[in-house]
Amino acid sequence: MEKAPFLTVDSVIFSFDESALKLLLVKRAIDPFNDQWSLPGGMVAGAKGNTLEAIARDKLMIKSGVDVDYIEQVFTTGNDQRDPRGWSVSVVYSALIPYQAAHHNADWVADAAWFKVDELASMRLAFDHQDIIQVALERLRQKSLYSIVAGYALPAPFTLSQLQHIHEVILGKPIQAKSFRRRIEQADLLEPAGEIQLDRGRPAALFRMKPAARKYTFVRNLDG
Amino acid sequence: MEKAPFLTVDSVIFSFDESALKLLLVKRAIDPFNDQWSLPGGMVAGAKGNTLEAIARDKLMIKSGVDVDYIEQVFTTGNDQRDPRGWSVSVVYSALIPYQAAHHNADWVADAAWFKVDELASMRLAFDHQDIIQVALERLRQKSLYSIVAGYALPAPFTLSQLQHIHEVILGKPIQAKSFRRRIEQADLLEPAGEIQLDRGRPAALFRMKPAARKYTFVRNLDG
DNA sequence: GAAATAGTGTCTATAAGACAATATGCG
DNA sequence: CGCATATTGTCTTATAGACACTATTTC
Repeated sequence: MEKAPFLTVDSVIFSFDESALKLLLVKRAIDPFNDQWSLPGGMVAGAKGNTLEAIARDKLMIKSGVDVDYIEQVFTTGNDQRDPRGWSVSVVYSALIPYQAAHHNADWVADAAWFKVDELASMRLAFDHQDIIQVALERLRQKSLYSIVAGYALPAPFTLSQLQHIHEVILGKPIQAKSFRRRIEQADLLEPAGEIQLDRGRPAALFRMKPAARKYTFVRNLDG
Repeated sequence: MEKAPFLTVDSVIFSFDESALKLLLVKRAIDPFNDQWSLPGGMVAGAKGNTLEAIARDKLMIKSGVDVDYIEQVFTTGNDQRDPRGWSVSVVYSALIPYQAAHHNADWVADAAWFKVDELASMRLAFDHQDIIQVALERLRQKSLYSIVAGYALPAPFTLSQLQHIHEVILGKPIQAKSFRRRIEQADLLEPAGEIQLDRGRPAALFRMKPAARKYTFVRNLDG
């Protein structure tokens, strides 16, 4: 490679709605891949922020109207194939946000939309964004086996059933309620936040994430 | 930030020698940080290779005379503080190599040297390389709780005692031999490679890593 | 009371920790 | 034999899975 490669920051933003894991995409308005769906992000050159993460957050705010609480670096992809213009590098972040906090803003921004992760697999996306998403998804699945960060995709406060449900959707398989609750209680990861009466059934206790939950990892995985 | 930031690839190369975890540094010959020890790596612009990892490998070969078997991306750091010249981004890789395979070449390259990880903590290194090393170290420690990739830092074939020993050094605490052997056998991660009689004691069975060991993770951690 | 959802009791299964015991070589 | 190192037997402990059971609400 001769001169400096393009450097971008792209984000895979997950949320949870209607029992489905969804992901925010924006429609490109310039070449290459004009008019195709892509991950929100963009060039680092000219961006606002003192760190890569700050730039990622700023781009999300500007281009998707989304203010993110949980964000995490996933990996960096870079080669001479992923952009038709030549060498290109993308630092990929993954974020989790409550759907309610975001879908209005997403509508508000032109050409941003949420897609179910399942539907998405068959779409043709810009650049190697399809591959990037698969990596981010796999990372999220792994994490859901030994942490409860998925809870950051729920509007707080939430019930344990809701928290379990998002884990089941991410993992694509049922979880034993007893195991799930037991380990969360032992690790003391949630803060009580009252109680709620849903349409039917017994009222459920409400919780919010304790700060410790952001980093906590169980020593033993759920069945993968 | 205005124009494109500097983009570099830097590698934290671990090895194991004299019961110590060591790490390869090179002495810089240009400003900034001229004459200070730094991680092997360098600018992506002008480098040889079709992917970031290929570039990392190539730089290791050229600048440190080291051909790496196990290499893994750790993270990417980027901000406007880490380089006095301005915005700068570094994609960090971590590699594990047998000391014997490397130290001759390292000697052979001017101003490359191995440092014990402990000694290193008090050294002043170029850029934010000290911080980068701490992140890579922490990642290696975590991995050593649920995988045996540390074995890639040993010359094959090796004994189980040697493999256990490097884990103990990395983790900074003893491991139960029984637990260690049990889980490795169950996961079928090693291939028998004969037997060896050391100076004293019972002869030990020799093994090499099976390809599966590269990616395998145990469902349960050793005590952290 | 029946249905629906939340939450618990408790037994089993799995894998790690502790540590004593055995195995195999050398001088 | 006695020392050194390797390897195993086996009991205990910790935590997840299974699944039945209880609890609380609405109709």
